[in-house]
Amino acid sequence: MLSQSIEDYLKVIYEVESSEGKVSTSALSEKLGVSPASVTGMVKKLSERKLITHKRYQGVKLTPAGKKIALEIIRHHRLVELYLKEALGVPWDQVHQEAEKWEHVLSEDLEDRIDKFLGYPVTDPHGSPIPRRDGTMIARKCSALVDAEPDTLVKVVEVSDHDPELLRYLGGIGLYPETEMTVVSKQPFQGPIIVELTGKEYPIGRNAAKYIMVEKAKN
Amino acid sequence: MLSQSIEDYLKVIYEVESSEGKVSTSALSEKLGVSPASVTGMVKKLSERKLITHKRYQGVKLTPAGKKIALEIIRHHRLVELYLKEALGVPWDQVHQEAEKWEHVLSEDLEDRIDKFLGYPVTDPHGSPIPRRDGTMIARKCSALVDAEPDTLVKVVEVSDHDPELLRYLGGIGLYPETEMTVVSKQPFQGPIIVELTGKEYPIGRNAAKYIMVEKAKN
DNA sequence: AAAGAAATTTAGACAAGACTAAAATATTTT
DNA sequence: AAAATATTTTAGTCTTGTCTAAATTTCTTT
Repeated sequence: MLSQSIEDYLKVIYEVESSEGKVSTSALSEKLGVSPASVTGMVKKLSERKLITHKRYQGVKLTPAGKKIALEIIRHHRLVELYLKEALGVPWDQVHQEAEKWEHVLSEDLEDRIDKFLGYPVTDPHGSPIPRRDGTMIARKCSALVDAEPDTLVKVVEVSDHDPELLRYLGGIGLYPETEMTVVSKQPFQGPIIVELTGKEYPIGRNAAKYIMVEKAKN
Repeated sequence: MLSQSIEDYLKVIYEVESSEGKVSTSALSEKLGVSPASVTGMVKKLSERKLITHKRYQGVKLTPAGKKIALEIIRHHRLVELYLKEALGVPWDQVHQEAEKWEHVLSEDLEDRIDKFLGYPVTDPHGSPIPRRDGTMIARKCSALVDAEPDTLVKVVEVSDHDPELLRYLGGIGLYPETEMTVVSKQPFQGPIIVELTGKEYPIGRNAAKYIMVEKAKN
């Protein structure tokens, strides 16, 4: 049995590896809310256990064993998020917070029951893919809204689940995964991106637009 | 925020206090699966925090504050047990084990959602009363099957949830809370108690019969 | 290429919660 | 009531995971 701490480290290492490529001590420190020295200590332990590899002063990388565990945790997390929304009506900006705790206490049996209840879903409420039981996960080609060309029709693929306030705003304007919308314009001087959906136009700040992943809509 | 350890201690203290009156160090040691010395240490800490009172070499007792917390945890536990059975079809001999983990990670919001989903239930799958939000719990007058008079009609009130094997056996013969049955006979020499339900007779070991609580059926 | 800044690691400490072995106190038996 | 036994507590240690402060190493700038 792995400690909750170890599970959290592996999960965050996986996430940083995916989104930033390099996994630095300071990145982990920041994401985990822990001092850099603490990260160094834990990195040493995870290396000894062959869950990651590490070169001093360079980054960290998951071994296949470490990656498998990370994906199990992420699977738990995303299944729970969707379950809470579907079965108990928890709003999408709150499911992440709850899942952070539940992901560590979910038995295999319950995981299967939830998976079945949900009809073997493929994505969570934010559009993130749910890793499969065998430790694989589908890859998606999509890009950040902030990089989208004006005057194109795009479909929302995924929205970051880390900022509840952003999620409430997006929910308020009806912007969810699978939603199609038009990128109207990009205001200059780091101004917002204007999108149109359900006939209305809404501004999305540049910063927020980094966390909204879209793909070209096929029409 | 209280540690999981503290929550476990308070819960077990409550349970021992209810079932045995006196709460000794050794009883806690046994139920918690921890050495007596560890119990002494934690007892000291809980006393300092005014969650229990303690006299050296005598027992331990919950303060009102400690009792409130214990009942919150037990409420979580029992709500989760029932929820897992009703919503996800977890068999009644497995819900206890799962609930042991979930009880510590249930937010107030989720507690309310589950409570509502279940229609504000009063008992868990084993017939144990679910404490109310305000920290009160109904008391029941019932006695152990082992003490029941032969030739009487009784109704099952509650079954201990600690032994999955017993629960599987009882489930197999259809003996659940609310089931009515006739106490046919008590075999001598610590032999089993014979009960009749759905037209058939079944033996219940004396030891098991201590953990089945019944009341006189009104007919 | 050297200086300064930033990132990383080392060293040492601490808190929580467990353990073992030994000492102290209670309880039971004779 | 003394001896034997059982229970409880003390004393000291260990592990996990964190911290701060200081020392290294790497990166950036000039």
